[in-house]
Amino acid sequence: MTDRVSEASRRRGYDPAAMEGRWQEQWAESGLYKTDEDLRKPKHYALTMLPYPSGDLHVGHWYAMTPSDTRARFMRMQGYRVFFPIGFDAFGLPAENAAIRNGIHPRKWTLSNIERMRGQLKSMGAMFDFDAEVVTCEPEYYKWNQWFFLKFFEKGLAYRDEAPVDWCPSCNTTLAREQVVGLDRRCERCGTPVIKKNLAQWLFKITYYAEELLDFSGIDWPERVKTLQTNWIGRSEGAEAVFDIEGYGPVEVFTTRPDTLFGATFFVLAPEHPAVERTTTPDREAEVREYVESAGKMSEIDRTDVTRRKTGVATGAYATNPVNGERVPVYVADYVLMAYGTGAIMAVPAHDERDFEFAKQFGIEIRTVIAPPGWDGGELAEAYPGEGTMVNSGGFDGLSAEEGKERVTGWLEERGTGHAAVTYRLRDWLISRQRYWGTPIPIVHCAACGTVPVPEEDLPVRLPEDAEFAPTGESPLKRDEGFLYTTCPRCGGPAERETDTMDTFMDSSWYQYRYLSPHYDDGPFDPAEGEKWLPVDQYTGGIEHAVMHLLYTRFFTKVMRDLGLVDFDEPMVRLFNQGIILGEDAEKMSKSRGNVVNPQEFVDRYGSDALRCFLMFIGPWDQGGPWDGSGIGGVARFLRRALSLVAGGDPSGGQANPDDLERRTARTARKVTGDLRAFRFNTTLATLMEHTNYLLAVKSEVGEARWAEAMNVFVRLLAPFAPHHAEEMWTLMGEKFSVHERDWPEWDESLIQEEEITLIVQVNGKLRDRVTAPADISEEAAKELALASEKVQPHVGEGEIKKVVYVPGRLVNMVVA
RNA sequence: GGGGGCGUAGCCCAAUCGGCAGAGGCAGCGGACUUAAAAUCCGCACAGUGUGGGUUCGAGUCCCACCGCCCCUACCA
Repeated sequence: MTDRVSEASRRRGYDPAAMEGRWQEQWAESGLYKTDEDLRKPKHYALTMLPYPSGDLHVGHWYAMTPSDTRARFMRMQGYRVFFPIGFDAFGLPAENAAIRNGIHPRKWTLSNIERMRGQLKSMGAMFDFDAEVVTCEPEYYKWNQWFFLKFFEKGLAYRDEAPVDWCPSCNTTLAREQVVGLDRRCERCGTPVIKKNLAQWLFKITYYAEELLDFSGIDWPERVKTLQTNWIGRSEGAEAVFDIEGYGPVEVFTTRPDTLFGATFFVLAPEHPAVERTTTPDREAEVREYVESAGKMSEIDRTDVTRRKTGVATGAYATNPVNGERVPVYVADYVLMAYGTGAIMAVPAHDERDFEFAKQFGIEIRTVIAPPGWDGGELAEAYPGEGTMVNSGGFDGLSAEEGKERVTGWLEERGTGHAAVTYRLRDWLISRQRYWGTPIPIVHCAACGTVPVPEEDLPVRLPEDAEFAPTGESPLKRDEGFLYTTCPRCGGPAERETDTMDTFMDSSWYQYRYLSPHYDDGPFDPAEGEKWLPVDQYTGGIEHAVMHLLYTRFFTKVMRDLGLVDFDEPMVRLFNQGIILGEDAEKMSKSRGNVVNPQEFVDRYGSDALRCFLMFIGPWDQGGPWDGSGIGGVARFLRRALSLVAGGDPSGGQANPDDLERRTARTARKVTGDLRAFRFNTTLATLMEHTNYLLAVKSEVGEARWAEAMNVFVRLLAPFAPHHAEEMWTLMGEKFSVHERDWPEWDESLIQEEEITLIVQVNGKLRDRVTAPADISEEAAKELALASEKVQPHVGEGEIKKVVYVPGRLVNMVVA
């Protein structure tokens, strides 16, 4: 069906795909999209998120990139020098999986994908400057990942620690965080639930910047992202208190409620807590060991299932409460997480739901220490986590909970058994991957010297090209002797290289800087270029990166600032999150679901301008939504009609007033400009369509000079959306190449005003008549005019007019008793 | 359990400060062109805004309570 559409169009000489191909060639030849270096103009660094070279551009890429391109083009025409680069996030698991499955080397697979995608990107007709292209799997790029690693290491921001990682027991390998999918945390590749595994891992100390990362004052980002990051960082204020475990020593706990310390009737350690083993009494040993082991084996899903009954066992040990010297039993229970706070808690069942549940199950005393309003002194039916008055708390009785927090904390500090503390939910960023296709971590392990960083001048540590791939789950680097065995840079003795590679989020944390000078040798980027372009002015991308990439890149920029590389605090001044385009079935597009929409079909049939405009037209950009290709024909028709304004074609014969030409042109320019500033592409397109319909209707009735002027404005307004069609029209109009180098249209505000307006006449808020009046009508005259309306009379009748509401230029409302 | 978003015509979506519910498009219907169809062009119709209250001269818009759908998060002490 749709084929017939384009076939018929071609027969009539409209072949958008061919026309667009011609312009793309000419743009490339003329270097139209080489970055403007005219420093007299204000800068605008526009950036769209770094794509992964999965093989083919899908419609989601178009949805993310073409509005971004439209906006960049708009800025360019508004007189900015615009930098709009593109590149490829070329390391990562899919390439390695392809290698294991098909025996293709990840590098070969990746580079051929890039080759294909580069061609497809060009068919988009975007103004990307391909001279700035960055490919993160090239040594000239990842060398600087390693350089950053060394700088982080020097500053103590990179360290090695044993940490639990997500491990897929079926693929026998660790997974990147983004490859653990769904609430039930399954491996994306095979669907097996992941487990935790302890491995020595490299981490970046992002928590060092936790406090600063909570400060968004320098940036104009969506509230949503700021909230997500704030929650992710999860700052909690409270106190740390020291409990003494008999036969072991002091163990710190974190609490947000030091005011409830007197209500602590038991003490809980996480199963992984080092104190568990050493405090368990001999008679409890067997049971505790069994519990700890089963907790360790349990999948994350089961372990964190909130609906599950609380479990745990007594260790036989006792801990001493620092405020009252009371001995309370120590339990080990998996509802306490090693990863948060200190991995141990004081349990206050009366005022914490979880502790309450546990105490009920184990028959532990529930002691009220904060009296709820109107409390009768009896036992609480459920935990009371709210505010109230302190009771059963020794000398603190009678204080409000709020005051109690401070006083108890002070009391602890005086005695050296505690202090005020802030805890963050944010964990340090685990960057180790037991994978081949990533940046080698530039570290050497020497039996004599220990962990030794590779000297800067020896960078890059290259990935060996001849690695062998087998589905053993072991990185090929571990079996690559040429890579593995080396000499210690410190003592010259025999040593082994670190075989872990870096998380690919490392690559995307600073790529915006590399774009400035992708081949620069003396640093991650050329500072002279940085002066010209940094920081990024407008970033666009999906919200799914809110707490990963967008947090990491903020962290990186702060470290770069502290290294003296940049002099600002935030990488991207403004951020816009587009929505996600779903499959026709309203599900996320994925190969396995078979609902992936291939843009190429639509480009071939309707042209890239049509697809660009269609994606911008279907709704607000931040909303996303399911793909419904049935509407693209309408957008294609619009472009064809627009072109026919200059290329001849069917006379319209529609009815419209040719006298309005200048006013409507000015009004269209104003609306398009305003909506484009605000990223409202859908309404902008609607405005351009409306204007096209009008122009077609009056074309034959307008004189040549007026027509030429109106078209000149219209084509420039169209240019950011449909760059090829606009260029074609511009040329057909006899204007000089290229429309994309022209200025954005201005408009005369005074032209927009109508001389006559339609006044709405209401009686008791109900529409009763419309009257035409001069635009500058006075309030008195408007009211008189409304009263005089015959249609109004029956509704007013004998009733008394109590009040007349007048909204200038809009309506008169008569209130009748 | 917590946080966020969205409900307007058959469908996708518009609607400035609260002021005519409709800009645009899809699908539909009628007409023109055609031997016919497609394409193209012209025109037409279609909802009272998820539900129930409230504020107001006036509510799609503001407030309260529900219903439905979607996304994120998850024992964070």
